[in-house]
Amino acid sequence: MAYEQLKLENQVCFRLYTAARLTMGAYHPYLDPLGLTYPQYLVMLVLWEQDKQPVNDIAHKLLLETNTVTPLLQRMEKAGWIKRKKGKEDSRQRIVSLTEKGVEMREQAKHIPECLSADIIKNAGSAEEIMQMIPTLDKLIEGLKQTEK
Amino acid sequence: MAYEQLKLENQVCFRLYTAARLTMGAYHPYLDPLGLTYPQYLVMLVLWEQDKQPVNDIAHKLLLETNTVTPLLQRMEKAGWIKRKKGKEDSRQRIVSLTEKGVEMREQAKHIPECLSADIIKNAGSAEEIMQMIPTLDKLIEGLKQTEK
DNA sequence: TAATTTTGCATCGTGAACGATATAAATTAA
DNA sequence: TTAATTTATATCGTTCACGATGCAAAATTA
Repeated sequence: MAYEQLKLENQVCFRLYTAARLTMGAYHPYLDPLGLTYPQYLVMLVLWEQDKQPVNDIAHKLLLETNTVTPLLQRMEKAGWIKRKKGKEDSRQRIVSLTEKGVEMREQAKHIPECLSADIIKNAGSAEEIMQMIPTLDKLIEGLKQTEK
Repeated sequence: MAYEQLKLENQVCFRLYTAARLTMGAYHPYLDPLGLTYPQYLVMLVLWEQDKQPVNDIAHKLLLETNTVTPLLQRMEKAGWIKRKKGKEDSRQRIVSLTEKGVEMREQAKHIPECLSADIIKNAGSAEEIMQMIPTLDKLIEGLKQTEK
């Protein structure tokens, strides 16, 4: 194999890495007014879908380690959007729940998915092309997720 | 619009974010023995393709800010893979060049692209599907890159 | 030429990510 | 029941990623 393959442009991973960074950047105009970061927004999505979950469930849904999620939740608690209470059945668990403020934020964040979709489609050309990536990304994620374990 | 759209699963961005993280993780078995992180490996690729470049050129090729790249380069210099010297024509510039050690590493890293490609294809099912994402990712990156400016 | 603006890079602060390690509670095995 | 193991979460250290700011050199303008 020649050194050709080493060329940056040939790499899929660099594109994923870059696309992910830039896409997260595209959330800024919508998340900054709410004071949320993108990972924090993901946590809010998880909690808006189902309130009162242990740290582990949140981490699992986001495919993140608890040592990433714990400090994230600590900052979010400090911001007043969530609370963390010891589990009753299993006292090792910390049950994360939305505060009043966290529940209300849902209304303000309601429009974000359409905004983002519009921005991405505008930038990438067509919605179909973007949609076509989803099953491939899912397979990739599923495969790599297993590999980690 | 219903709250449905807020659901995590509907989001492309989450998949990009996750796929990028996991793909970077897939580099670990190959980069750890060399002592490189993935962003550092990207810098090496840039320098292996063309030695002696100012910080700005490297940052530009990686679509990163200089305030990300500068500390990255400082750590790489400390590790002994690169040197940073003041530019002769423009003394504001810092010309980054490979050390002997950095040049030699190229040989050890030679096989990484094929290994990664194999891993990704194994995980995602088919190479074609992965390849099909590239032009879409490129359009997305190009579009979002403009938006930032 | 002197003053202003721009450019290239560095520094600082904050928030992820994550490997390694710690700790207490729960579970299982002896 | 006691001991060993597993589980849920937290803490620590390192490395990105990036907004904000600083600074000196270069380019531009007056």
